[in-house]
Amino acid sequence: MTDRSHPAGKPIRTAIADEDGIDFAIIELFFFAYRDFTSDPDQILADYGFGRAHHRVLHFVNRRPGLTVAELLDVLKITKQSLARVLKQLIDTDHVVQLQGPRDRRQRELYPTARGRALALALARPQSRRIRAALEDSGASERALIERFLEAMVNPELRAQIDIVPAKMSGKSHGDH
Amino acid sequence: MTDRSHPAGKPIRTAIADEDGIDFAIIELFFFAYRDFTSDPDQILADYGFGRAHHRVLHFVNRRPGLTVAELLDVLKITKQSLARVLKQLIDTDHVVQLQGPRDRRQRELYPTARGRALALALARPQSRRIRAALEDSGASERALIERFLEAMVNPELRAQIDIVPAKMSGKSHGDH
DNA sequence: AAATTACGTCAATAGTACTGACATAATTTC
DNA sequence: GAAATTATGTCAGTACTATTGACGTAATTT
Repeated sequence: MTDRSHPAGKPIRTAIADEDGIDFAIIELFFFAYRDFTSDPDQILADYGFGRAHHRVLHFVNRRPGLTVAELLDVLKITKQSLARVLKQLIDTDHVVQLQGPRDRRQRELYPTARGRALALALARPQSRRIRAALEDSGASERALIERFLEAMVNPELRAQIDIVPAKMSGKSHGDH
Repeated sequence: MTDRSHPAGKPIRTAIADEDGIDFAIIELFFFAYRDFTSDPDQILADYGFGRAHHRVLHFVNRRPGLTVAELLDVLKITKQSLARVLKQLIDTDHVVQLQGPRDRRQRELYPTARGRALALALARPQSRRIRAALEDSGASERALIERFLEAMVNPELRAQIDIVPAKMSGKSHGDH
């Protein structure tokens, strides 16, 4: 093990710190935060034999009922083939239904069923609880700031996807700035 | 397609909104933010034939030089077998070296090489740039608040992992509160 | 000497993703 | 109306990351 047939490569024993002005602290926190954020729903999904991909589909079908397959692919940034199996399972288990597009009959509009909505809520509940607790722990009332920060982390050209939300957010600064 | 051999399941046409006090807005933003946050290094990694798993190992070996295999497994929350291939590749490509543990010779202490450090920096650079831009866009100066929020999103019992950072963070409120 | 620990490895499997190709139906264009 | 395009579905083959379980080896502890 200590004998390697390599050119060598001496071990660096100092930690990387925040050198070069690189924000390792937040990079790392973002990793841990997301890891635990997704762990809650993962547990529930396991009971259904579902994975994280099912969750994402379920989430967006509930958030934007009637979105088409193409729109969903665009939001998730995955390929048709990756979506296919997951979507099929959700349809077979009666969590999602497809309706023919009214204008364009080639399109499949995706809607949640009552069951699909219930599962989406069940998955979102622990995540929302975690967010609320984190907001309280970290100085609370700064929800808007966290929201703006996360939005600013998204690629500018993709922020349009976020703005297609079902509104309800009253006096927010986005939507048509 | 409209003909399903199912009990039915009527389509729900209304968006899920923030009903039940569930914070869908931030749940969704967190997904988008993390998706784009990881997309930067993914591009670089592809050039090396590496994946996200290599990045994570590289990151932690640079952040906590000398950590053992068992410690790494604990931080990453993956199994030995998942780590094995990834770690082997990083060692074979001279990004990481193993040294026998000084006290316990069964242990393998992991250290980055110069090459491994350079790659870790290259991967972190665009992420740090994105974070900085997001902080500026979203009201700036609130770095500490974002940091606290993210930390509060981590499972309490796992926050110990975060506190093993190489210090350097001067007057922060964590570490021994 | 025996049990435990740290690590490595092998076999088998799963979930999520990919590219590329091809088929079908519906719409749009000419 | 015929041709091109679009939306979707599907098939084949592959890759990466992850899983569980079993087994082996060396080193440490009991």
